[in-house]
Amino acid sequence: MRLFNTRTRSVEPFAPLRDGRVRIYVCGLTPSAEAHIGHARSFLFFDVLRRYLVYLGYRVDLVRNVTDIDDRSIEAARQSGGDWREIVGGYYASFQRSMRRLHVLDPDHEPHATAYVPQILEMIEELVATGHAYVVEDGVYFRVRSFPRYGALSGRNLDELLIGARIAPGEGKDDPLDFALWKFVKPGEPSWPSPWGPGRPGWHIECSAMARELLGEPFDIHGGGYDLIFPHHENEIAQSESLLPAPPMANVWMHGGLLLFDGRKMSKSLGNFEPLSALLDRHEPQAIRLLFLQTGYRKPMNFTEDSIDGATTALRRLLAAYDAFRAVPAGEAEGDPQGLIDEFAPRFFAALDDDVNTSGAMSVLFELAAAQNRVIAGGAASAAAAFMHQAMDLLGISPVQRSAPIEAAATVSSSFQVGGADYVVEAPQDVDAVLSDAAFARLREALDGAVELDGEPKAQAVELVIVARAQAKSAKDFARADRLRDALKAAGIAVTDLKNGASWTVAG
RNA sequence: GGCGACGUAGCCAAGUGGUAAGGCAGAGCUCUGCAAAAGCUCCAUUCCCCAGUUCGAAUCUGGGCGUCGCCUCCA
Repeated sequence: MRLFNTRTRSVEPFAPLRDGRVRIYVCGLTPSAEAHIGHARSFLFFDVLRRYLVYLGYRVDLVRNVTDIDDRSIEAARQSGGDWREIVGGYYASFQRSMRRLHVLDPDHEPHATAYVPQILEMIEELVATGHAYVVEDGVYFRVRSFPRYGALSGRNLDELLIGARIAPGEGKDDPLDFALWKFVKPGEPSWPSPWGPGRPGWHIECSAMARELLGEPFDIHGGGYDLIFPHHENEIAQSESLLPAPPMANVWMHGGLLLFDGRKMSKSLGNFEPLSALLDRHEPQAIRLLFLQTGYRKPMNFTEDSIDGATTALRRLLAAYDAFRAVPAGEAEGDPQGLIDEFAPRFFAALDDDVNTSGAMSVLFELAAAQNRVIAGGAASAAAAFMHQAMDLLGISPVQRSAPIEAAATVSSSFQVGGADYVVEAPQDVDAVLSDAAFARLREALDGAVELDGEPKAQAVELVIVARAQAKSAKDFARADRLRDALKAAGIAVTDLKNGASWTVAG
């Protein structure tokens, strides 16, 4: 596998530093506001990277931190009169839920900065002891000039930086480029005790301290958004490598391209974004996931809500093809299954090998979907289904649509998907009851609860209607069949007839 | 001003020396009780412009134009 390394500005072969273990640190969220879709893109990429590394047989340790104390959350608490912990906790919970809806797997460690104050202080003490940091009236600062390689990651030199740098009022640092490791407490602010006085950590030191604590140094991959290259990652390197006999602190530095909204970067200062959670309420999360997968992770990407519609269509087609493969009974046709699969699978994995080219990988899946008739005729349906399942799993697209053999299995198969979960359907007990008006009313009620994304769908009720409708159809009672379909539609369930049955989805 | 990226069909987008993936939209067709869905076919002689290197360039070099990002909190 090859990865683009910001440190060397080139794509290079990737190998773990030791033991087949890949240790990754991704700079996570500062939950002082609702997460936006740009955060989603970044974390989603590292999720795919991690899934692929696991597929390659590595043992992956992914750390994604939470900056739970910073100026903005303090300010938000001050304005609302609430507690900063509650504010941060609320935004974080919302973010975590959004990540799960997008099928971003939980990190192995999700350290909060405030839980690592001892480690942070220890590191600052080392930096003070070695002359890389100094104490002044408002805090402890890192002396940038003490680290000769400063600027290497972002390709800047100190004199250029100096032009734009300023010392803000109240900052007692020696050099405009120096940055805070520890900020002494101001009235009304949360604080922790330290050898130099109560205060709180500066932004950059937490990542250095937590990476060192949880992963050890050097570790394999350090990631984050493109906008973190400077100054955040530059500062991390300065802090960590000042204490390290042999740099680098991280072997590979990876940065995800930023997401633009209306051609502009989304940022907290511009405030030009909508909460991710709201967007996920309006669109199928997996479609958003697919949309990101169709663009290279390093490219800036202009996000428009309209583009999700196209991705939703594409996703449906992909899952329909998977369904078609699965619907073919095993051993039905003669052919060369392996030959057919070899047309696709190697190209899929080759794309991922090439700096996680998810766009190229996706295109292979679409080609396979388009070739479904040929693949099925060639007897490769089950092999194709297995490959697609594996491939979609790697990309975090859930193929949980599945066939549910029920009473009239010979003529009816139904598949469904709700909130990415898998459901089992029992044999229908009394189809005639479903056909009565009273039963409809009960069904409607049951289904009203079913359309909640993370709610427990009354899948059995839906399946009963599907069966009843199939029976009405085979009896040529189309009026009744339409009535059943309309009932489901009114309950937010869209039914689509297939060759030998029907599929249904929760309509958006 | 300094540094960096990008510019491929109506839209999105892969491709970094060998003759333009894929998705959406659009057109025609097949299937179909109806709805849909799905499938098939078509859709860039050409990759912002100009010059150059090469047997050969979207890909390399030089120049130009345009867009965006970083240089301040940011994924």
